[in-house]
Amino acid sequence: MEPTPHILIVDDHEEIRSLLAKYLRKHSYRVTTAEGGVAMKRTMQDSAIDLVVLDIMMPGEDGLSLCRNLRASSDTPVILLTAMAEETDRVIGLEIGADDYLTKPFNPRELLARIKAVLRRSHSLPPQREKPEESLLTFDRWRLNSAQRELIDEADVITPLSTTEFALLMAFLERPNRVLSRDQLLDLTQGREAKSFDRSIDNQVSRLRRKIERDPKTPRLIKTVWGGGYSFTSDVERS
Amino acid sequence: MEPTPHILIVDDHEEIRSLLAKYLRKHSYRVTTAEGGVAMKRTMQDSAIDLVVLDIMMPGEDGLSLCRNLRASSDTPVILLTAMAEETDRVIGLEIGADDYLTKPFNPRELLARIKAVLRRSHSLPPQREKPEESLLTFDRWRLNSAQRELIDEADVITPLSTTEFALLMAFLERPNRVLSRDQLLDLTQGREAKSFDRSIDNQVSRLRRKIERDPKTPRLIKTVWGGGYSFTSDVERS
DNA sequence: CGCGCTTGTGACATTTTGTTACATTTTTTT
DNA sequence: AAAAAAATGTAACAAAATGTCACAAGCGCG
Repeated sequence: MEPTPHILIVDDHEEIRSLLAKYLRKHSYRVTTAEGGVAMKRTMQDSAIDLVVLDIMMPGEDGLSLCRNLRASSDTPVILLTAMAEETDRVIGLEIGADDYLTKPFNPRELLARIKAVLRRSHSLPPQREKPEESLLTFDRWRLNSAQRELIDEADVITPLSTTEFALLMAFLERPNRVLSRDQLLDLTQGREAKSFDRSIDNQVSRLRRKIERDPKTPRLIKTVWGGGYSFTSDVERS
Repeated sequence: MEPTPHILIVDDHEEIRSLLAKYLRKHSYRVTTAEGGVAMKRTMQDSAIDLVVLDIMMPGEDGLSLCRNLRASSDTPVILLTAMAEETDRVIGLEIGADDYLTKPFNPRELLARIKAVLRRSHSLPPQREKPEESLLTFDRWRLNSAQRELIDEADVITPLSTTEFALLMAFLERPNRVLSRDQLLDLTQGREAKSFDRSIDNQVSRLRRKIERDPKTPRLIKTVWGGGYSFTSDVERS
């Protein structure tokens, strides 16, 4: 097996650093963290870093310049983190040479997926940038626009979804017809682990069912698997 | 609560099989062994295997093909064992779809670590685009859609099945006209082993008969094999 | 600061499942 | 063939898991 990729996290928030580090280590990456640009440069000198996760909103630092410098001096892949969902920021980020881009707040799971994608890409061929995948998912009588985060029915009526409801629905739609445990769902929607007697997923499922099921009492889209979790039991089409 | 993972060891050397089996059992895995490809396939058919440890150097067998076939027909994780440290072998193994790779001689502790890692990895799931094989099974006057987990009669009326009832029915439908022991059924439906005086399968069969048999008192679909188990005695069509 | 929205937690009802007990059936023993 | 033993069928109960309501803590926003 290849040596485990070594990832450098640069963020001024201690919690974010340790949270991400813990999460990525759990998925068997090597992780080093840095609080700012100086520590980042030092670490890059001292270790063989395979990928940098860089927050561009740090007090007293210019994250974009950091990224540009980094790009000028090495070809280490970079994933940017930013607080804003501004399209302009995204474009600037990618133009500067970042390999991907993530808006806070994000699910650690999401970051993991991007890291995997970027590493895979950087291992193989030409550097091409990936747009955040936007897709339209249809199932039962619904359409879900994953970019807009809107759930729309046949009559074009929008049903509002909360953040977690959306994440949960996406988790299901991307993995239809298979049993997902509560742990997995928690991981996919929140990137966290279950406490003992954690009933939050049950509640979210209940809330989601109330919105998407024709008859929430006898669910046909989200089936309960006793002792196992839940399964989304309907065809999902992408377009 | 997760049932204990069930591991299948395929190796032509009796000593290696029993050594590994003993070691893994000591670490509270359930273990079954097979001497070659034929026994392997039979076991995969008869039990719910969570991971296969496969020696690719077996006389009269082509371990790599075995692995490939296995990969084509299921998504059970595979760890390959080989005598040679050839880089090419390793690459071939991983390309064929093995999840990890170990060179003989190795320390059982090493294997244990790989098993844990692979199981953990397969536990956290990537999004899946292609849908798992979704089959419609018909028998007697019933249709069972394995993806939707719904049992439907001629008049399109849905008969609700509990999770275990569904699992039990699937176990039967996938192995019709064969005697299945209580142990096998327990493994296939719950992934666990029987306690002493375990009557849960009898009860589930009783409950299932009540739902699918025309006359539960004289069952025609699920026959009792005295001293042996149960057998599903009806044609099953896939479509 | 309060207001509305979201989300996790505790509580309680309900459902599902395993276990026990006992009746019944099948096999073995005498 | 009768009796005993073993295995199975199933009702009744208990334990475990799930559904969901109500409530409170947290958060963004004016």
